[in-house]
Amino acid sequence: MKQPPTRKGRMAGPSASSEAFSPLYRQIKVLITQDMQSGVWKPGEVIPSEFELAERFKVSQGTVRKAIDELAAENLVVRRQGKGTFVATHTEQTTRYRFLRLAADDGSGRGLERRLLECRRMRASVDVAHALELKGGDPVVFVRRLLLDLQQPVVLDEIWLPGRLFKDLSAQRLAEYKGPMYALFEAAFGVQMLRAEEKIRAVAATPTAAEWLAVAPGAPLLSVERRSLTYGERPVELRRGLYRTDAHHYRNELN
Amino acid sequence: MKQPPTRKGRMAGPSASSEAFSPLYRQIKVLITQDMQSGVWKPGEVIPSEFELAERFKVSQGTVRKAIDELAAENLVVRRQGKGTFVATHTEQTTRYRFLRLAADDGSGRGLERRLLECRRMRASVDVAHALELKGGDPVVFVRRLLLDLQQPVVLDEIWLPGRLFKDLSAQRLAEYKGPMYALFEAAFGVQMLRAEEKIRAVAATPTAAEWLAVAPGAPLLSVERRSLTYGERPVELRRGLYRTDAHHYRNELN
DNA sequence: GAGTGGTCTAGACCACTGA
DNA sequence: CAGTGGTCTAGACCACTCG
Repeated sequence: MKQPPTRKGRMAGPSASSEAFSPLYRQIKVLITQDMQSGVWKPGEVIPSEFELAERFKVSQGTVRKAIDELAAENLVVRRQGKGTFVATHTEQTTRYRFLRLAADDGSGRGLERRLLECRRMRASVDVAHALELKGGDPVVFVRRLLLDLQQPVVLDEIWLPGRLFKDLSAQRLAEYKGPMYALFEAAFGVQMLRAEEKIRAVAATPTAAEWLAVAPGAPLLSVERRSLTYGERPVELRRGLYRTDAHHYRNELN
Repeated sequence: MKQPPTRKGRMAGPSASSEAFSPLYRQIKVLITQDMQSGVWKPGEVIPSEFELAERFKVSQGTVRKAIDELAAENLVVRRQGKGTFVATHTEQTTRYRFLRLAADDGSGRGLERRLLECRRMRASVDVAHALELKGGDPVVFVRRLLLDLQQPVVLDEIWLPGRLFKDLSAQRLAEYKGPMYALFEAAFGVQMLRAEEKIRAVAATPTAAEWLAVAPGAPLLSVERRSLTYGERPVELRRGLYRTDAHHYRNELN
């Protein structure tokens, strides 16, 4: 408000030195993110109004606004005119299948049925540990499940989660919970999936995969390997999905 | 500047009626887009400065800025501090393979080799016509080509383009041109690919596809069907790619 | 140093929501 | 009606590029 930021800005911490220039609104974005990460405002809750945050941080409303603009662009928050700004959540209808790019070829309805096949604790293999930035042998939770559309199996998912973050996760817990899996993770374990990277390949169905998905062994399947990240780019899920694409497809938008 | 927009704003045309509210910056965004579409500023060229546009449209710089912000977010323009704002192009190094999501598993180099297999004019089949919003039997240009990485075939592309837009496109033209295909389309035909939708499936290699890609018949391949759009959401390309994914993968980011 | 995009402010008013 | 996000302005100054 008084002295504009030079090189580092007036909000520079005690460790200030030769770091890159960071505008005020970006520093404020970090502060807001920290409060979300530490649970001051939980998924689905409102955050303070732009004017209140502006006063708190001693900047103008426009600066706070620009910070929130970026958070909204990254889907960390959702703005609702007249109501407020809310921490993003996987719970709501509109954002439920935010990460699922599968669509029926005929554009037909949603509402996939879930069938839990397996949930157990195990030790991370080398590649799973690597993907989750754990040490080999660290405890992980392993989940296997099936997604069906109109009784037809469509997706076979294998999921690995860091054991330390998902202590009480059990088959019963998963089976009982009605909403999407990520909503449970948010509510019960405080783990928010913010972003993910996927690697997609075509593979031949192994005998066991073929059985679960009701296709012939060797049939082509889409292999979707997802790494989900939370605050600070920390990986918190590895998921390998096998998709039947005879009546569905993976849709993507390029910009 | 004088009277703020109400319902439709002061830039409302003569046809103003019960349309939805459109803020000033969005109306200006449309005006800028129209000038790009009509070729007043061509791909790679600078557009006028924010202050100049502000004066031209009789609004403040901040309003023009917000319009350009959105255009930049949609990759229609690129901002360069100290230099100006440029119409996006597929010509430059950084944006050459903007739509190609293929990556080598070992993260190795770029530089795919292209091999043109076929280029001829034909009549659109029903499904091609539908995808390109043409009538069945309308003229289209058909292109088949191979992409190779380290002498290994990786992608077999089949491409259909509206015949009316690509009158002089020939095998020779394609073979001579060194840069990316989309750069040629921009420069020679004034067709800019702004956005695309892809549908991805796993399929079994047909005998002929298997031959081109040097895999066994029936081997799993990634099928990538792309519809590319230009201004006004007009489809101007249909592309069916078959990707070998034994040493490469399709990468995607979910937000 | 002139010109461009980028940041920041202070204040006004509009559009939308809900009590 | 008050409170929230959304738009718009006018003006100041900073960061970057290039001649």
